[in-house]
Amino acid sequence: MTHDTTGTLPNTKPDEAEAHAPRQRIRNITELARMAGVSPGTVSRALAGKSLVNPQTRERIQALAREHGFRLNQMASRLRTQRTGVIGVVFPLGHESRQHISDPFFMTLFGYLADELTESGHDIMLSRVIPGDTEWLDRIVTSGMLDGALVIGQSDQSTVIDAVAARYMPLVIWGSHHPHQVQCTVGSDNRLGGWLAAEHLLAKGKTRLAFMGETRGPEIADRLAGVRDAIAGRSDVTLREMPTPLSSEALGETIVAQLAQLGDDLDGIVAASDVIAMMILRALHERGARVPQQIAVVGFDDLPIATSTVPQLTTVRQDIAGGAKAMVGALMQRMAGINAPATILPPELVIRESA
Amino acid sequence: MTHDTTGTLPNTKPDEAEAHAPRQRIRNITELARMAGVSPGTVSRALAGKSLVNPQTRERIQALAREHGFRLNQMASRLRTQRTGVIGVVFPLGHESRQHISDPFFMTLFGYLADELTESGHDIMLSRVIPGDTEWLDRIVTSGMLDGALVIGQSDQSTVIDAVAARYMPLVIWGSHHPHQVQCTVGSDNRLGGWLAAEHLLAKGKTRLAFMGETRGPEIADRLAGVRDAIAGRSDVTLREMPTPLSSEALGETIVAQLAQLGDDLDGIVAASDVIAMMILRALHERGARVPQQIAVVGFDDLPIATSTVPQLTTVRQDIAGGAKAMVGALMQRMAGINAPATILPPELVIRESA
DNA sequence: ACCCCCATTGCAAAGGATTGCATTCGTTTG
DNA sequence: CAAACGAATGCAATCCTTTGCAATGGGGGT
Repeated sequence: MTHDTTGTLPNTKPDEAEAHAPRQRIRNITELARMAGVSPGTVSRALAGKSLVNPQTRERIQALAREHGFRLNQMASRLRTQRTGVIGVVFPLGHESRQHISDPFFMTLFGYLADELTESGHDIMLSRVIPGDTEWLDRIVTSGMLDGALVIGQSDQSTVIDAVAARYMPLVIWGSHHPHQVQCTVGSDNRLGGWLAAEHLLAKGKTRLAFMGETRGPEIADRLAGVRDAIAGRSDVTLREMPTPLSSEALGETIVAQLAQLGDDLDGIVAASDVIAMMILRALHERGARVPQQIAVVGFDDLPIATSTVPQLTTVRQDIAGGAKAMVGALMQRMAGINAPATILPPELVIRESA
Repeated sequence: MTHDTTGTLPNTKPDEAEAHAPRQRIRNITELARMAGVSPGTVSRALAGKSLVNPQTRERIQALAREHGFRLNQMASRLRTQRTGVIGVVFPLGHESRQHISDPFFMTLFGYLADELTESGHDIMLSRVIPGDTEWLDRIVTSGMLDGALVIGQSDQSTVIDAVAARYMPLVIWGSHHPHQVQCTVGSDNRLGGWLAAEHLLAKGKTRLAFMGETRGPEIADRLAGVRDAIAGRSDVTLREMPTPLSSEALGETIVAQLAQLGDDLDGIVAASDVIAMMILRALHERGARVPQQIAVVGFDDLPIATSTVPQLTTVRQDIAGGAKAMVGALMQRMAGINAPATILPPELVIRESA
């Protein structure tokens, strides 16, 4: 520890020799080897902490490296070993190409994934997704930069993902699982989740329902399917499907407009996400509608904000932390060559105040 | 396009030659060179689109590469050229080591940064921050994996950051700028922001104020200082400082407890962030306090959720998109060896309903 | 006293792309 | 017709680390 920027050491004042040597930066293992009077190979082994080197030599080399602030060149090391310790994390932005990564649910999932990956000693790389490029995923997995990849959300790219998954093992997707699907997915049982939400509204005596959300991706489509399941055979129940844009800017206005148009012709809404639900609550508040008496609202996700809304949000909980753990677990297996199966997480209805 | 996973091509049925060649995957430039009947050097130049190669040869090689799905090995390429095209993005988690990356403000900023970096053709790497490691930043910038780094928030690590910034140019920090600081920062004028918030409350006739937030990091401390500036000389005004935890789990309870303890001894609150403000609104709603008549609340950040609260949040807006642009701009300059200066963004009071 | 073995270290070949310099060949100019 | 030039390509060194195999030397066993 003789960085000149850190605190001074009390034991020795820097004489010429000591002050001179550390100033010259060591560029590579060969230079360090020359200084230590050994071969580069030995240095490599010493820094890797291998048992083949004499403990004393190892200690001496490590001390020297520390002293000079030397770090291995990761590029070279990774080129040689053919493993990078880097996991790619990708947000496919199929429809809505130029939108930036902002979805709170995906961001939360991403946070947990980052935790898990860091915990297991991996670095994380967000790769460039070129809008309109059909080879986006192929480009990422064949870049040679990654040991594996996680895809956050299927968007409308499930076919593309399947094509890549067919020949690239270490790939795990957050999203819906369907038969004949090649990709290894981890995700909630969205259909069951939609069913839970609708069933709850029906149990509360609501009959004029709406589903708000963008259903082009399989996940949201499944939630809608679950809602339909619940009302199947109930001829007294109506369901309106109200598509919403994905970008958060346009979302608020659209919701206000939709609710204005439908007047008070609804008594229950299933929102495709908590963010949408929150905006619905806000719009209903402006219209003077009482929640849940007049209109009940059920969200989806159970993000932290769900407890901070007024009224607090009744919502379908997705186990995000568990999902992240499952994704990373499956990925590790697949990196080891084991064909890990899909995981389907059970959703859970969390009843608060809004329905 | 002769991947066997994609749709079949109508024009030719695969004969032996065609079906055989693409099956064997090309591993490196040398193999491709042999197939094309040229030297590896020429292939390299052709794939790089250099003008030194004959346009016909180039086209032929590129076609061959496309056909076989060949991609350059990034590792090797980067080792040779000594540039990676990768920018590190780091969240220092000084206090609160094991917390995961979840702060909505930082996440939003991160989203914008990801946009800007992607736009300029860079990849993004989240590096492992080992809790309790004083060399976290040093380790990251000397890994040889990065062309530059962005640090999101100073936490309590400003000294550490300065030490690294002293000898590593391509480094830009989101946070507060202070005199004698080596690091290049981009951030809001937090002190002015705090002043704006407090001034607004004073203008509304509020005199019993509180500031809620964790003030160990310089950013929040500056906001508090701004609040103090505003009430300086007003002997009729009281200010209580109420520290909060950073983790969102404990945050809600703490706020409820704090407000319970202080009873109704307050008429105005400056929150250190919108998230805190939102929880305050929720807690006040539970206590039956009318906002803003009885207690006014001002947030900080102006996140998208600020418009979705009930009542909508009056808050100090930070120009996150502009900040991201400034950070990336400064970083590009610094990567080119230009000593770009700090940027201080003006905050703006957005008056809505809560104060 | 001799041989063998083990612990340690050195040697040199990968790993794959890039690039300055040399070479080739066809064309133009004197 | 020879010399010179230019475009296009080949050659080989380089980026830095890792690792299988060979070599060294000292110690223990018979």
